[in-house]
Amino acid sequence: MPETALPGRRAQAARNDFVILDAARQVFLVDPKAPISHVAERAGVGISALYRRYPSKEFLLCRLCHDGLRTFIAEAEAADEEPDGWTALTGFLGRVVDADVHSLTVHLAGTFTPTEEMGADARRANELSAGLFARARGTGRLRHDAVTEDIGMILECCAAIRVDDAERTAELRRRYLAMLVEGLEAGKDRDLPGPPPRPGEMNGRWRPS
Amino acid sequence: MPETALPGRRAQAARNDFVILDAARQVFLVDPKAPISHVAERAGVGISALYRRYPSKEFLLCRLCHDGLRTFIAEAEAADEEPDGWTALTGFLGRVVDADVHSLTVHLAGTFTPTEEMGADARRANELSAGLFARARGTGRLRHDAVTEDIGMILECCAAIRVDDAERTAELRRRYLAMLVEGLEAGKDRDLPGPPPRPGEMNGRWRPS
DNA sequence: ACCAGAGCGGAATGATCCGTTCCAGTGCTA
DNA sequence: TAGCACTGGAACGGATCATTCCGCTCTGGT
Repeated sequence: MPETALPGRRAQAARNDFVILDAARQVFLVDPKAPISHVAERAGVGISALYRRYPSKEFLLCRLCHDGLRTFIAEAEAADEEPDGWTALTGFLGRVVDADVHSLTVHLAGTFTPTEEMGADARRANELSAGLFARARGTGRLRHDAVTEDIGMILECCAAIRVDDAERTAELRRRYLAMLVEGLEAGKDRDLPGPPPRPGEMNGRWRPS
Repeated sequence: MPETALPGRRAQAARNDFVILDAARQVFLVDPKAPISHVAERAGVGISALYRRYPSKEFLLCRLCHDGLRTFIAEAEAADEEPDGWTALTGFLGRVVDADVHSLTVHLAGTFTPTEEMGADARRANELSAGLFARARGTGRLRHDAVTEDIGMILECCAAIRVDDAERTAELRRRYLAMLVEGLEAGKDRDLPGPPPRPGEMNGRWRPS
C-alpha cells in the first residue's frame, strides 16, 4: 500500500481503524446487504485489515448500528438543553436527518442479532424522543393529533431520499423534513387521516430477518 | 393440485395468469431482489407455471414495472378530468400512493434494461405530472417555491413507509402524505431550505444496476 | 373411449456470490 | 537483524438462484 509519508505501521493501523469504520458506514448506508469486500475496497485496504478488527460481518454491522443509536441519543440529550420545546424538537430532527442515523439504526436491523445493551439504548432513545415530543406539545405549536411515533415515521420518510452525492442528499432531505414539520405544526383545521402509528408498529424489522 | 370446481385446465391457466402477476407484485414490492421461487410459492404454483409465461425474471420485472408506469399515467389522466387543480393534484397523489405504484416503477429500476416503449411512457408520465403541477399552481394554493420534481420526491417519501399489513401501510402513508401536502401548500411565510430538486436528479437508479 | 399435447410441480443443474480463512510478504521496533 | 504486528489478496466452501428438465395429470377433439 503506497501511502505517502507513513510515520509507521502503527499509524497506518490507527488510521485504518477510522477509515474502515467510515467506509463501512458509507457502503452499508447505500446497500445494507453489500458484501464485506466492498467495504474493504472503499476503505482502500485488504480484507485482512477488516477481519483483524471485527470477528465477523455481523459484529461490524452491530457496531455501526449501535454507534448510530448512540448518536441519536446524544443528539436527543443535546436537544433537551434547548429552552424552547418546539425548536428543541425540530432542531433535533434536522440533526438526526443530517447524521443519516436513521438508516444506520433501522435499516440495518434484522441483519444481526441485537445485544442486550442495544436494547437498553433503544429504550432510552424512545424515552428521550417521547420527552422531546412532550415538550414540543407543551408549546402548543404541535398539532393535536400528532403522536410521538410520528417522529420515527418522519425520519423514515427523510431517509428514503438519497442521491449519489451525500451533501446534496442532506439538502434534499432538509427540504422534505421542512414540509413534514409544517405538517406537524398546528394551524390547519383538518385532522390527519387514519389512526396514528402505534408504538412498535414499525418494529417488524427486528425479527431474525 | 387439489383446486375445487375446476372448470378445466384452460381455466386454471387463465387464473394463474392473474395469480402469478399479483403474487409477483406483492413479493417484489417488499423485496425487489427476492428470488423467483418466492413468487411461485406466494402464487401457490410451481416454477414451471411462471416460466411458461415469462421467459426470464427480467421480463417479469419489466412487465411489473411497465404496468406500474401505466397505472401512474392512467391516474394522472383521470386526475386531469377533475375541475379543481388543487384537488386534481392532491387526489392524484393519494391514489398513486394507494396503488403503491412508486415502488413498482422506481425501486425496480436498475434490475432490468428498460425498453424503448417504457422510456416513452416515462416521458409521458413526466409531462402529465408537470401538467397537474401547473394546474395546481394556477389555483394559488401551491407554495411559490415548490417545483414539479417535488412530486416524485414526495412519492418516494411515502413509499418508504411499509408495515406487514398492506391495508395499514396505506393508512399510514396517507397520514404522511397529508403532512407533506400541508408542506406543499402556501400559507407559511418561511421558504423551503436548499435548492429544489432538479429534473432527473433521482435517476441515478436507472443505470445498469 | 382414447390419445396428443397443453400445463404443471418441483427436483436437478450450473453459475455466481460472499463470508471467512490462510499465507506469503513488509517494514517497524527493540 | 530477528521477531512480530499488520497487511493484501488469493483460495475455500457453503449458500443462493435463475433456469432447465422430466415425468405426471388432465382435457378436448375425434
